[in-house]
Amino acid sequence: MAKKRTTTLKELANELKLSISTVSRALNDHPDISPATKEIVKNLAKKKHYAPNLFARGFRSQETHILGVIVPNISHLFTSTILKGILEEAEFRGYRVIISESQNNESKQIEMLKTMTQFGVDGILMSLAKKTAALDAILQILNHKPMVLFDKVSDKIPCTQIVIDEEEAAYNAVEHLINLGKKRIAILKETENSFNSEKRYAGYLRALRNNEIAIDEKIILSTEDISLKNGSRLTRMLLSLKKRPDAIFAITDNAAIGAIKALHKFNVKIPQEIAVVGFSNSVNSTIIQPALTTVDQPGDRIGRTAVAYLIKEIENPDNDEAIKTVEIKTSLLVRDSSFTA
Amino acid sequence: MAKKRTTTLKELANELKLSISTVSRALNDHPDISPATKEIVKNLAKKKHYAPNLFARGFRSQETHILGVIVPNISHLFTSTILKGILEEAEFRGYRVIISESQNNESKQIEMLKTMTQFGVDGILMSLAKKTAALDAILQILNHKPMVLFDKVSDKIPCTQIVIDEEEAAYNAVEHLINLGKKRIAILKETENSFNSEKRYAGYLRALRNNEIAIDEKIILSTEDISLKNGSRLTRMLLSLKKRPDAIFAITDNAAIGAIKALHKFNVKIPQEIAVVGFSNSVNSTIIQPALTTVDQPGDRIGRTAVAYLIKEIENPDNDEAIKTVEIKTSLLVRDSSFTA
DNA sequence: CTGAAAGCGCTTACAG
DNA sequence: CTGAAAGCGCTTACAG
Repeated sequence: MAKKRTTTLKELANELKLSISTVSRALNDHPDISPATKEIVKNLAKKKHYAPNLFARGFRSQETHILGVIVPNISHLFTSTILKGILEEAEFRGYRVIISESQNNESKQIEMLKTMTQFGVDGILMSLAKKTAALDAILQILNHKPMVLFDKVSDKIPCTQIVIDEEEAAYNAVEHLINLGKKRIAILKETENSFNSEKRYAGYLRALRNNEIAIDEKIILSTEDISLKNGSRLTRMLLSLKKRPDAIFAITDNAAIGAIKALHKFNVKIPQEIAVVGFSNSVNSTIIQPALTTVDQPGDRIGRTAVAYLIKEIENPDNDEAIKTVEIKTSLLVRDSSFTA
Repeated sequence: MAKKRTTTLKELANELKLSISTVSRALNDHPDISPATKEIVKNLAKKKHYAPNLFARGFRSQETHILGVIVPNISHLFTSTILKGILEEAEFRGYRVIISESQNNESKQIEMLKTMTQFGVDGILMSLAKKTAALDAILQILNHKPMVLFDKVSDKIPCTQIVIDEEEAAYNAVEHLINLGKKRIAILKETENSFNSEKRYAGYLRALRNNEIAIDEKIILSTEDISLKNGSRLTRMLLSLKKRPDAIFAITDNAAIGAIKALHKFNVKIPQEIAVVGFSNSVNSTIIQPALTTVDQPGDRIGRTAVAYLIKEIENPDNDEAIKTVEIKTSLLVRDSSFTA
């Protein structure tokens, strides 16, 4: 179907025998324009379904009111919760959002960053792809556009970063296990130096030290991809140890669920013999039996906060001290996998 | 931090003492320009990190290469799979994507449709909000912009629609139960006339009729919101019947999982006493015990197909016969909730 | 081979 | 109170 063009200011002006300027001002309620003129103009505009071409307006003012968002994987539940927060807050403040997925691929990430800049987004929200190493391109773009990082961040990029307080969240999770009387707490974490995994590991170590529990390398297990499958695999390794752990802290819910599945297979009682704690509060954490104790990450709030800081920077471009790291507090949701009434 | 403006054609032209036209042509490899000139221009462009302002280019050519997407709820796993397909296919074809969430709110949906049109998107992909009734605004926009509906669609909107073959998928699911020897198959569906619920219900009825099984209103249950909780609630109602069903077909995985949870509570053996089948292939369907038999909806393919049809329409605006309904085939994933080896 | 000019739709400082 | 003109960054038909 051939599409009609949308109505423009020019068309309205021609039809009313007025100048484009006058029509523009009438629609924007400029005080110079007489009420009578405003009325005729507005009526015709409504009749012809006139809507200003925001593209043209933005083009002139050099502001598009579009924010660019880049995330590694759009279908992670935690990510979509953050996106939800971003979309809501952005809409509330009169901004639109372009979303891209880097698929954890560093060169795609750079390409997307460039395209977004070319599209004239007013600012960029980004969660970094794994193994992001070459920072030049990112730093280069940071010279031109405000940027806020969230969730997967890097302290080598000088911009505002919104994260959850990973270290403390992990600390609380592990201390919870200790308070239940657990003394041999295993951790399932990532091999690579991912920011999040390292922080959670640090919280684990601090909790053990603070409570004078010896650290045992044999029950500190790592994997490339901290998935359900690998959670199961590592748990089977733990079960084959001479001295089994009495609790497992997995740095993702998926891995924790994998752990539970493995424990079921070997008829290990949860939480009596081995308690399990995850991290994320994914939907799955309430589907699995027993329901999983986990860290609730307020994705929604991370998204909203990131947008708030980004817009602040966009609208006050000369505020140099704006750069900081914001840590969003989490809470531990205690469920049956770690606790019996 | 005050941000530097990005390099423009004008700056390059000034620095090289050439005209803007020549610089533009050189960068676009226009045959008229001498190789020597091209070389100097391209070198300076690279040095100054020149990237064309796509906004300005699009503004001139009246094509933005942006697609607008509106979905009811971004955090449904099925939705994010579709979005993934959309993002990938769009990127592959050189389009960017703006995503909005209508939150199942009809007036928000209209507003977003309008804003997207104002932003000059080249076309719109939409999954309708529940209870979408006022179609005027949508039809009005359809006059100006190519649109493709997916998943939640309406045959009252004359545009291409991409759906899964809901009726057949449900038919196959129910027939699978019948083939297992089940004779009293309950259905858990939605009260409102949602397109998807109705189609699945139709498939259910056809499967029973085709296999000469009497239809019993007592085991056809409906609810406003087909959630996990309501799945449990309706299942408890089924268990209180004098003649219990021997199978439950729930039109969503969530409801099916709710059903399984209720059956567990009442120590009903799955699938021997009551088999359960869901619809969606959500992650949860493999987490629940027993693993849920369900309909695999290829969200990725829906997304890709929708983009393909939309771009076809954008790029061939005068093709009137383009309007059609595309039904994507699904497959039934048989798991332990309906089958024992 | 290169340049001057028009134009995409809009806003706004400058005249009148 | 209203209008003519410039300009946002780019492309392209028209001259030369």
